[in-house]
Amino acid sequence: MFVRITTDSAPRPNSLRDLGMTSDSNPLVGLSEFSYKKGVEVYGEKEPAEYVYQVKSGAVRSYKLLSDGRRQIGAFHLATDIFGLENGSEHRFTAEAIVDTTVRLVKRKSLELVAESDAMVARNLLSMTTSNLQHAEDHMLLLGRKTSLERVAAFLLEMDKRLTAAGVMALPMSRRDIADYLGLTLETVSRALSRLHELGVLGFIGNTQRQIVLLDRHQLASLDLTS
Amino acid sequence: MFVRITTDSAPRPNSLRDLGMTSDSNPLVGLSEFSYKKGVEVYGEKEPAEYVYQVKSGAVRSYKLLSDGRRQIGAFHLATDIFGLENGSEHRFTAEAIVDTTVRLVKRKSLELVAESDAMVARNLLSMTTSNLQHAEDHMLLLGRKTSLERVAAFLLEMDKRLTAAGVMALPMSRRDIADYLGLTLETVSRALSRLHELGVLGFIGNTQRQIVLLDRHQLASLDLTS
DNA sequence: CGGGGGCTTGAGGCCACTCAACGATAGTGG
DNA sequence: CCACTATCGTTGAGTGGCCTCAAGCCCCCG
Repeated sequence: MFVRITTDSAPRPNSLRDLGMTSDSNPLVGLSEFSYKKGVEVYGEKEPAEYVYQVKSGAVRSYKLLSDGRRQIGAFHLATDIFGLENGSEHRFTAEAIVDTTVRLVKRKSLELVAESDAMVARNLLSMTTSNLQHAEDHMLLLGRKTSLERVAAFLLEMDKRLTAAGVMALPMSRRDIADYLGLTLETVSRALSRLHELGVLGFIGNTQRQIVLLDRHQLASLDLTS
Repeated sequence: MFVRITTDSAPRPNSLRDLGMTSDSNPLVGLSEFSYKKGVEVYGEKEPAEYVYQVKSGAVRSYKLLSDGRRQIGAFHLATDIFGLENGSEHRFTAEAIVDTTVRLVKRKSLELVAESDAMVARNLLSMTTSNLQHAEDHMLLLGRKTSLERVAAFLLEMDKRLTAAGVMALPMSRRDIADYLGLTLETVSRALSRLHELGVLGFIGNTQRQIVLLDRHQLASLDLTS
């Protein structure tokens, strides 16, 4: 159904010297940085999970593929988000830069080592995993039971919380990405956005279609039935 | 769309005396037990998470509801499964006994207390949370991108792993439960099962339709596209 | 300036949903 | 033990929401 073209020429962060670890409450502050160009893979599903990442700037998508190319994006990672945190030794998603992206990273091993002795860090790991779980649980409800309009409304509200600046939401991801996140096709996403535009719920800015102004958050929220 | 009738007359396990905690690797061994009749609620969404549960016998469904009654079941909990483990203070699902069910339980607080000092218990908490996360991630792919036949095939394979005895799978849950787990309607589930029966992939036993024999696991697996 | 990718919009089709009827089963009370 | 009833499951007919296929526009970028 969907065919992915992946430009995989990403230099691996192998050459990085070992990192010092802070035992701060924020376990990823002040570490090595690395940049990925738009479309480049950060890591692949089933690859050994060597690093944990935090988005410094840009955006990343995490997805799974079926053998025939159907894709499900599990999450978008935006500035300050931590991703690639696995408990087992393998990544369960493929992660790709959506736009040019810079990340901070730590070796997973050293993080585990610190968590061993520092209960604070251990609690943070658990709480991050729980946040991911909660997001996945909410997303199951969306994917299993919501209509296309409800899904798009929910998506806009989620993004609004995370990246609205000066009333304008600048979406880094394409319609196809949104569709694969919401379990729809890009045409259906486009139609839903047009419909919301007609309804006066949102407006577009500039000549690109990725800058969105939410005009009526209340109406938008009422379109997305909450649990 | 779906209207839930919930018989909520469950006696709450408030009267239970405080429990001793073992610091075993299995944190729920040897504790108090409690029984719930078929259809009875164990806890509700957004209720304070006072206890953690382990299924001793029977089966439990965890679900979320939309305001109009649409239901998404996030997981089925069978014998030996632990559920109700929240990191935050509130339950994120409603849990109901599918059939008459007996559970073991511990106070969440005492579990946290032990985890504080015992790194082993802490690691187990993280690893259980990670298992839940992994299941949710796989389920997102199913809900977002798989066809009805693929979903039912995946469901049968999952249940097969968990509760097949002597070649026969005795499903505790109804077609409606399966449907709400797979993001389908009960009719679609029934049709898919009939289709698999025609294909010779499975057989029914006895006069109830909940006893299923998988005749061709290989063919079943090929119907469920894996990632 | 030409080519390609991203987005929108329309037309038509299909898969899952809705509505409905029916049989079978299990639970209930006489 | 046997109606009686409610629940569960299957199956059919028809609908509809989302998908598929396609055309066209716009913008970006080489």
